[in-house]
Amino acid sequence: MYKSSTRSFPVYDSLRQAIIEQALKPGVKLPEDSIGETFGVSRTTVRNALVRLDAEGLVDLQPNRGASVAEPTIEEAYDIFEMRQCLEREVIQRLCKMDPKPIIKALKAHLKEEEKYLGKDHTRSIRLAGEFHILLAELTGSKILANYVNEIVSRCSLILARFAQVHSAECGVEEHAELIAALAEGDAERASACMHSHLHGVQDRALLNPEDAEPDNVAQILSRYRPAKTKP
Amino acid sequence: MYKSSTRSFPVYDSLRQAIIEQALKPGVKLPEDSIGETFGVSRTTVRNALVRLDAEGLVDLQPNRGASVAEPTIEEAYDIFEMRQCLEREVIQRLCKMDPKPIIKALKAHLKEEEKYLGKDHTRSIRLAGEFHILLAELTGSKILANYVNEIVSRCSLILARFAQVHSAECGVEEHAELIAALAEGDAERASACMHSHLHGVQDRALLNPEDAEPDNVAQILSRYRPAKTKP
DNA sequence: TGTTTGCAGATTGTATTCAATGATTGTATC
DNA sequence: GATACAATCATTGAATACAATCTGCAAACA
Repeated sequence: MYKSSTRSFPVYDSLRQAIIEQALKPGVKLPEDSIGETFGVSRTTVRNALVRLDAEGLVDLQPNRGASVAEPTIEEAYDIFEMRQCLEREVIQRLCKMDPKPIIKALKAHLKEEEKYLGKDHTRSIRLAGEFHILLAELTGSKILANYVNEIVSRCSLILARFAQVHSAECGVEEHAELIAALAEGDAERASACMHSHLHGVQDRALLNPEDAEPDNVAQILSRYRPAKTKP
Repeated sequence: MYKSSTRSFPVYDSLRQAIIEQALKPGVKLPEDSIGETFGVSRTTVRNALVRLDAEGLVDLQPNRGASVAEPTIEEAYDIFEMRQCLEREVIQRLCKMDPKPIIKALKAHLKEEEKYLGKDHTRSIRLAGEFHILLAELTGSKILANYVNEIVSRCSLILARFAQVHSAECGVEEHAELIAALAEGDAERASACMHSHLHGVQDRALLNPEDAEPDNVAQILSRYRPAKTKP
């Protein structure tokens, strides 16, 4: 959908990567000027990339206030995770109706990569874990489903960045292995259950503490430290 | 997601509407210059709108070749309809778990509108039929689900524009009424089945004749009008 | 003391400009 | 008559320039 031959694509791609890898945290301002300088392009080009990221929900573009990394609320977070369950359920159901051989082969190859960097290159591990889900979606052969999954996995990364305190609240590699096993046996029931509990686990680790839901609301945070009122 | 206070929003909205209502047919070129003149804005502004439409899949933006109304292939059409089934199934399932009262009320009000313009204002009828599905999705309370349904309904309009020859291959109002009835009774099974066959019907009417799959190929069209060769 | 108003400075919105690319047409050659 | 090449034209890509808006701070005021 987005052709890479333009000058704005590298900007888009880098920003996207940085947001997903949580180098750019939610709420961080993204001024057109400084980004343009970094990449050696004009504001026009940067803006193009920002518009696309806004459309994908990774960036919040407010009129006359510029762009910043999106800050999903806790409600949006639940909404997105629920949608993700729906999409990935569909992925599993479709895969179970297909020839498992090439699917298993591709998945095992990916799993090997995941294991290779496990505990070594943390950033890469996170990325590979996300890409496992994208690969699953791509293997269905449905472009649009793969697109949606890609988008929603990115947004889940953003949610993790916002709400998860343990930085390793990511996908477990063993859970991926289990899922592959279920798919290999053609056990649709188990595969579905596997995926469901896997995603539920990720969500739980991410959204465990609702009291920390609005870390950016200064007033709310300070209210906990406020001394008792002098006059009622 | 897209703030309406900018100058590019009206351009985006008009183009979108025109594409959905099939005034702008698939494949039609969308030159930045002429569009800008029409709306009294510069190319910069038009481009902004086009980028968004490209991200939504309604417009095809090719580097150095400009924009044109997207021309979904027959494969993409099937892909999109399958995705739509998935999304709207989710909508129904969620609605069945909710309090039916306000839902039924809203749906009936919308149905009344549909009936009001049935057979009178054809363009409006088409739009209302699409908006029925969007309303269903919005009633789930899930922003992201509503977004996806909105997007996919638009793309289905595009598919109809491309492949359906009977211009009235749209949603049937009675089918909407049936669905409401099933929802009112809280009959999840029947509601799901209703929606499924409803969408399947739309798809069938749209994609009935695969031989007409590439109507925009000038050579192919003209070949039918070409006189017999003078010399074999 | 707290609130409001007005003025820089910074940042974005949009238009304009110049460069680059692609499509089309015309011409020459085989 | 067909093909290859060259020139022209139209259109887009990207940068710059100007206008509009917002932010923060400071001074004036209640």
